[in-house]
Amino acid sequence: MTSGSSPRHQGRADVPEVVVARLPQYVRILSRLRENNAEVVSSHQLGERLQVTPAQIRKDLSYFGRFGKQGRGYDVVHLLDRLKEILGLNDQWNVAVVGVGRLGKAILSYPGFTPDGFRLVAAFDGDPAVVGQDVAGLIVQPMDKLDEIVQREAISIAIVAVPVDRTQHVIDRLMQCGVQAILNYAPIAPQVLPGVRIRNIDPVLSLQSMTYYLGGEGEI
Amino acid sequence: MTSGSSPRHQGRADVPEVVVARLPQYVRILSRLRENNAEVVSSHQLGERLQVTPAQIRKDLSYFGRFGKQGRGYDVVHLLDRLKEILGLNDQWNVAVVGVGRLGKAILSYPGFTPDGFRLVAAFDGDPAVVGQDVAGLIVQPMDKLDEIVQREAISIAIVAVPVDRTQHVIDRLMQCGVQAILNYAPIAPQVLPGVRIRNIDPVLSLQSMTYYLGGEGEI
DNA sequence: GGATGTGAAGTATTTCACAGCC
DNA sequence: GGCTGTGAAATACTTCACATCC
Repeated sequence: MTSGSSPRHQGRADVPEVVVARLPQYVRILSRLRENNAEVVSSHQLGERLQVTPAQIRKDLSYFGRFGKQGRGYDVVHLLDRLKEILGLNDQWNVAVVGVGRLGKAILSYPGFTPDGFRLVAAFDGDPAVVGQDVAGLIVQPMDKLDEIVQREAISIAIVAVPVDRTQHVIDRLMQCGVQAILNYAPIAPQVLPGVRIRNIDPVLSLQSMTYYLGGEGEI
Repeated sequence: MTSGSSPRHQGRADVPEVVVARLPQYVRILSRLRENNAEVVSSHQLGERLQVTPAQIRKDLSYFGRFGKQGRGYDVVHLLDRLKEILGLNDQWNVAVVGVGRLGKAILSYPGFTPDGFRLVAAFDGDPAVVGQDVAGLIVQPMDKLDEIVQREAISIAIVAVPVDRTQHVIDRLMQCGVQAILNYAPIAPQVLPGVRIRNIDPVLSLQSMTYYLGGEGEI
């Protein structure tokens, strides 16, 4: 029932989700190391940069293979390449933005929001006043073109930035069209079908959980 | 060594961080239930809305007290009130935004980014061209006024939206000024002093960890 | 000497299951 | 009958520690 095996990593023993969630951080650090022409890195050095223990890094990597050399460490270029392949970051992923209000516009316009391998190929909005606008080089499409364009452009990922009371409905429609992964900016935990991935970006929850640890009055 | 006891919840047995991180979600759902005039809610109903098990909700709440009535459930207003108090959301928290580029401007302007209890009281930027601008009713201040204004305005929380290579330095300065909690938007895991809380908002990591679970080619 | 890879040990977190109460 | 509160059991995750190899 777990949908954890794709062509890229078929038959691999189940990898904990927390481990997968850390891999992109490793990719990011390794990319920077490569830019600085570092050839080799140890789990200890990686751990310092990421605030995790060396043992955790070695254990995480061991779910996917043996990438290091004893006494030496990991070859930066090689490990980076393998991790990108494991995560599917060598493929091209077409992404749609749904909801082109203030936030959607910011996402579409933000240069380099989308890293290597992700390409914003379509934008949708339900408001006729917004449809037809050119935002960051894309013409905003009406919602009833969703199915057609998702098919045609082979869109598998959607970034959803619509008002909270529209969010579940929009996500339901996206899933019907075959979208497999959703990055949601609305302050809600939408329900998704089995096999569909969702991540919620919710800065307010982060703020509200930090105050627990702060001293009594904000005003002292 | 753990700095987990503040005046609000002194002497409480250690509460797991994951539990604290879930409380704001409970607050949010309860707020909506109150708006809809619901009087009582069961752990089962809460769990459905939040995609967690009823047992987890009961267990989470049990760290803080006994708020429910057997056979009935939780009084919406009462539980909401208690959770807000536990989280410190009845206090007033003054917040500074550091970095008023594209992203910082969006945060400052976004209506209702800051929920009840949070107030944006100052904005800072290192770029002289930005200093002095009026953004959403705040005059952008230069970085060398940081210490003075953080003291004067009793700022305990900072939202950091500066370029990645400036982030650690800015956060170091904020901590020197006594800032206790940081919401960081740069793609990095900054180091913080013990007792300082940090949350990172990093949509790219979320995107990159979802592709692991998607089928092979993005283009099929 | 120095660093990996990994079973085993140790923690943390979630879920179960049921007594107790309304 | 229905639902909470909670020890106990189960599961998930992290860290240890050391054999192994360069």
